[in-house]
Amino acid sequence: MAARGYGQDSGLATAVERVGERWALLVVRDLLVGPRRYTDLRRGLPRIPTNILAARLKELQEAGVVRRVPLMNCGLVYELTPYGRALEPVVLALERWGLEAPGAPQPEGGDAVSADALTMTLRSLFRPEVAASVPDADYELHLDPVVLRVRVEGDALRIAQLAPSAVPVGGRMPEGEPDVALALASVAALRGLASGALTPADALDEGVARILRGEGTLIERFAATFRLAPGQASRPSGER
Amino acid sequence: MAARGYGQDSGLATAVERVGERWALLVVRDLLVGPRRYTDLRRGLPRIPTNILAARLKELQEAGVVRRVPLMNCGLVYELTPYGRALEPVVLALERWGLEAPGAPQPEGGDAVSADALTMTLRSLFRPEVAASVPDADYELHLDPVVLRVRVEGDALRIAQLAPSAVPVGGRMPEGEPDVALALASVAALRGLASGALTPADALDEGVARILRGEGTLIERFAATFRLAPGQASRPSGER
DNA sequence: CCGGATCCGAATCGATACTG
DNA sequence: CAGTATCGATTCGGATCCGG
Repeated sequence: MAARGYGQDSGLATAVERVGERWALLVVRDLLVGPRRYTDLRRGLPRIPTNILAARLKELQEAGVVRRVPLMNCGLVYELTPYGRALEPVVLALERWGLEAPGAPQPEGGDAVSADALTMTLRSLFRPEVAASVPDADYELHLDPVVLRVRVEGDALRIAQLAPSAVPVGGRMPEGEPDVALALASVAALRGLASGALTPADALDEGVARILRGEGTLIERFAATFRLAPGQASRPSGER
Repeated sequence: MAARGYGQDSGLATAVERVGERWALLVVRDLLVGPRRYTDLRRGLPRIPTNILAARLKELQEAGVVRRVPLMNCGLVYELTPYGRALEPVVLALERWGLEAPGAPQPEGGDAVSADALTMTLRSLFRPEVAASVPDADYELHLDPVVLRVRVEGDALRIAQLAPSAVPVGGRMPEGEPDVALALASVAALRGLASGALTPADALDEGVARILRGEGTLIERFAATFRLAPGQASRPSGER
């Protein structure tokens, strides 16, 4: 027993012992969007075995990362503790690193997108300095099964999940029409826009991006606001 | 087969598929200090099974993170590719998060410290803004088996490993005497100083820190320069 | 439906031994 | 020095089952 440790007394070894197990950081990522129920987590992580999810949640609780909160009107949710929320810079940095392609763009067939995953991807790409220097904008972003309402106000970012499951996150349901509704064919398209490998014009030409409604030129502003900063994968956590 | 994926098309899922396996980030951390030979990595990670190290190195190469470089005078080293070096913000952020204690200070008995681990811990704690605002300093840091020469010049940090294995990193062997040589009893002491839970004066009183030679008051400057910034675990990668 | 617990085969990990 | 081979101990994945 006790043979599972790394035998190292360092911050990194401690960290990976706490959140390094399979699926753990994916669970944390979804919880960074907001408190979630057991079933919500399963929906967001379709391929996680139920016993593994239960085991991870137990371990994350023991590590002080996650807290189990009973809901007044029946049911319960899991939410991050302050210590767990301190993982946000880690998750955002890993997210950005994963978005950079080393060479071959992997096929990614059959892989789906979840609302929470896309929400955190956008958060990781958000550039407050750029946002502050352009007019406010209100986007509706469609990516296969998920629809997000993405509002950029000053240097702040707010995202609500319209589909699936129309549960508004971080506030009430957004009223009014977005400035533009745009649809991306895949995460690869977002990856391309974010890295600069794909220009908005090319994306529209090739059909990997489409304007559903509204002012189509705003796609340029979108691409400038959500961008992988070259040579600087880590930024101070910024928003929220 | 292919059942090992996370079935998610997001940056985080991609990232953990590439560097999420056991030991992988520890290997990357050691390589962030500099190119290392197979045997060096084994020494720095005493509990890694040799077959696992071989497997990780193979996977990291296929992921484009690590490169195998033959040495002219016999032997070979592993080194990070530019894409692998882009993991530095991730490793530093995880390192900082792991240094924060959630509640109970885990025993950590029998765990050792390696020169590379301590080097990266110091890098993760380094605050360039503080360093730039105080006079330059030249520390010799002893922590059980490892001895580091830590030079702070302006807002830059340079670390050489004096022991074990006296292989200077990132330059030639430092000449001259350090301003102060100080010894810490354990990583827990460094953790305490970095978090502010332990003041330098208390550390000296309790004997978890000792001045071996030189100007003892410099421990204050050391503690100010290598510090876990409260409420801001992520900083732009900064140095180097 | 929600929140898991249980069982089992498959893949991975850990420890040791061995080799070019 | 730089790994490969082997084998038992864990963990993971997939499915099913169960109490509210």
